[in-house]
Amino acid sequence: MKKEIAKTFSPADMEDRIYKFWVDGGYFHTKIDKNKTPYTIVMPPPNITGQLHMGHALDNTLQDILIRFRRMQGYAALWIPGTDHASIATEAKIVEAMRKEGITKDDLGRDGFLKRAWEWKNTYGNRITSQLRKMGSSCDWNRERFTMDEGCSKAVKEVFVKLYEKGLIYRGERIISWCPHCLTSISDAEVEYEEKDGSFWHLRYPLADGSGYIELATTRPETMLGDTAVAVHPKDERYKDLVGKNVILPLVNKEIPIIADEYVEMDFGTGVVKITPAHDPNDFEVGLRHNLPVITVMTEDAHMTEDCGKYAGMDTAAARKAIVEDLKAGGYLVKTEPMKHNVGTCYRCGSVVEPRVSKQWFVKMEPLAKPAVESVKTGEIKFVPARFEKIYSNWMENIKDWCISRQLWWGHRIPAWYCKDCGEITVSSEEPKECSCCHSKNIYQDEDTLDTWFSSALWPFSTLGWPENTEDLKYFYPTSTLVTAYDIIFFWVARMIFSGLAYTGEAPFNTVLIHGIIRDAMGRKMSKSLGNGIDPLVEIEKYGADALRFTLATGNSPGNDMRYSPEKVESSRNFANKIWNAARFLQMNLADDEPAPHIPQKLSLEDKWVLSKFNNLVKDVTDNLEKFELGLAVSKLYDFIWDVFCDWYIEICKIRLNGENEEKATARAVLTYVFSNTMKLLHPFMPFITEEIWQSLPHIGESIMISDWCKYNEELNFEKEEKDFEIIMKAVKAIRNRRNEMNVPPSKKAAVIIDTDNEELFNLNKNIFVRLASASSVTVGKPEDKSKTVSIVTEKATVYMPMNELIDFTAEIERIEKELKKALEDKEFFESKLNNPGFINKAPEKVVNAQKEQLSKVLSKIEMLNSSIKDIKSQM
RNA sequence: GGGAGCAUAGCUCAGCUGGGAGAGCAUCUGCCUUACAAGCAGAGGGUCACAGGUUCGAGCCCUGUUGUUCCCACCA
Repeated sequence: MKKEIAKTFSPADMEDRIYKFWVDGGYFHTKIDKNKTPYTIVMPPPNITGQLHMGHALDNTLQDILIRFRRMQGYAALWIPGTDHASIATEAKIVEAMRKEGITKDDLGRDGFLKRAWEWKNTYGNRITSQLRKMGSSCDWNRERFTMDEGCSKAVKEVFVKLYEKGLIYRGERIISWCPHCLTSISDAEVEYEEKDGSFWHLRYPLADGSGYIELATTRPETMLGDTAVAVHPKDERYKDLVGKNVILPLVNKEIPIIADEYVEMDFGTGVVKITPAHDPNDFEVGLRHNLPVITVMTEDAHMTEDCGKYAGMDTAAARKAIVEDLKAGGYLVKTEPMKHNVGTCYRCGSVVEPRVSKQWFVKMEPLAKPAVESVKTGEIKFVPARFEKIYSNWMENIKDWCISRQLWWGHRIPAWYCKDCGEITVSSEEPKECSCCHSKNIYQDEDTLDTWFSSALWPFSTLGWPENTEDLKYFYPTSTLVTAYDIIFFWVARMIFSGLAYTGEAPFNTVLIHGIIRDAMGRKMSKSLGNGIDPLVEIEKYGADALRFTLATGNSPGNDMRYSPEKVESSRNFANKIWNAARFLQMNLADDEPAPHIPQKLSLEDKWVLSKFNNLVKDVTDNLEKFELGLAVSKLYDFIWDVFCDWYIEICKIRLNGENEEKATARAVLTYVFSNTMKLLHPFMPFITEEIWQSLPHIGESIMISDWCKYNEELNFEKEEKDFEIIMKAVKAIRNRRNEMNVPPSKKAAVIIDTDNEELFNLNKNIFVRLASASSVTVGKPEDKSKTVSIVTEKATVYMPMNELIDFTAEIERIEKELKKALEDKEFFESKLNNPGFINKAPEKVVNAQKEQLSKVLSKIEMLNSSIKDIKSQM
């Protein structure tokens, strides 16, 4: 076992090796085991366009922590990895790459383009999964999936056909959001609103009968070419008489009607709205109610159509400018006001979205949304933190039909065929030979593909083999925990929930763990355009995957954003180094034939103390992990390892490690037991270093990752010893403190005389003062001569240190009086509390007793302080 | 317009069911004490945004105010 290991921790030397060891051992592969309870996580599939960013790093760290924890706890813990074809994002990237080569989609044709897209997938799809391995992700690579693989495609078709047959998928001409850059429809969820500075143009439209004009205001004058009405509120007295009359549409010179519709706000603008059904969702609705014609005046790439006369071919900005000028010239422009308004943009490319009327496929949401709302309301699905349930429900309750068709080639092609003869639609999961209606062979498939989220919505069950009722599906479904960021709740989580309920009859998971996003050190969102993104792989190279994971898991509570700064990773790296060196210390001190971790018979006070502390740690960390309080769990581990184990326990063990054989063996055994088991508790967070160390210590089993999780052990609950040891600790700290205040260097040892009621305790632990408090000798009892000594008062003891030349009696008295003052204030505090009948009667007994104990400690301290002052004064 | 989060040490943030305020980093002092200077021992530093309320007791619960960030809606 003994081998030379480096003085400082160097993660790069071991991480790949250890990961390979895990993979070769098959530890990530989870089989169905009827004797175990399944615990399943499906990984939110990263896009094949991307590379690992901090968001992925966080998301996957959290998942890996949960999976490793549950695996060690004895669950059949399955983590399914995979990637997403990301139809719109990938297609945009490929088109962009092609553009640089001077090729367009049409040059290649659909088949040629798809061939190229698959090549892309093969090149870049593996990049991100190899990056996930660098993070230490313990997912079951044997089950890796892709949203466009055979199984997922089958699931997609199955769902589409089923929903179509139920009437929940329909095709219709509706106004949808259109991205003029990506040249496709997008769903409501994919539109992001940005507040932009704009103008509010007040226009006058002349009445057709020549009796005057009506004034209205618009933010988009260029759409006026498509106006088919002007609307006022039915109750608006100002315009009551005008309803039913016609106005002449300026520049176009066409008569359009004045209609009354409640959609109009009387108080806004002039109370008159121009109606452009083809290019505004609200106007479209008004148009439907009033049977208005729909005139499209803009092309798919946001230029004016050929029917637009002199404006034909202009882009929207140019058309706006020209039209405003012409309106002005014609005397139709009354005034222009500056105005801020929200503009919809494409979440992928940022282009301004154009509402547009076109024929698309939709999912009818109302019947699907209902059970999805219910499942969260009844607690079948829980969000952590719970506040996201409200956000989710709110969205789900107000959901509109989902536009699922995309005018893209990369994606799941819509399984619908049109008949050229009878016009009927045939929807089928297999390619049909003929029209289902007239049996004509003259049919062709819909050109469009499905929204990429349509296939992601099926991910929790399509990855387990659905629609087949596979053994995996029966065993691992519904999954347990879904881990994702809050910005993806609508896109993905919500859609998985209604999909799971609708197709499998069960909620796809029981808990949704929501985390925040990672910001830079200044609190800004990491983004490509700002160039402030931090590459996790660079950080891993610098500090190690464990340090990165630790950073991401620390100092953060669920649902909240977190700032990423170099200082944090450095501190995590330092922690890893600390652990590394503790391990080195053990290695140097353990016997060559050190037995496997066990609890020895004859335990010393500090052994019982550390075991008791460790035992509580087991309980706390387990509880925290079960409640998804990962940040709390990890900080408790940090404190235990650094403070309890390294700074106190190891230091004290050094006494016995230099001593006789029997006590040496005990110290070694406890060191081994506690440290090895602590590595287990830390393993989910820092898998690499804990594996390396666990292997280097005496151990049973192949790998820490498949070892058993620690359990709370009632026999290790040494409450009294914990308290006793803390009395010693307090005395040590008080001496150190005093020495520091007096600028006594550690090299200058001093005799220590301890006056205490608890002589036995201090007698048994004299050595600790030699080791940790620079004591040259330790005497328990009353000092014979108190002159020229410093007295240090703790709750249970007064410590005297002869410090001849260093003592300034006046300063000593001042210091002690200051302490006394504080103690008297404390006495006051506890007494007033305990004299309060309300407190005595209503507070829990436990709390009252604790206060009583505190008071008695303070009282004895006051007594000792007073006697110290008396002693000093007697010497002056 | 509706909703949510956040406001705690100089900075970044924890604080579990209410029981005398915590960590990391930074600052200051002293230490190369043979696991670790990526370290050790100490110190200083807080009206827990503000104002009310509930309670024996409030950083935590309730109401309101202010500041800040975000989400949803989309009055052209």
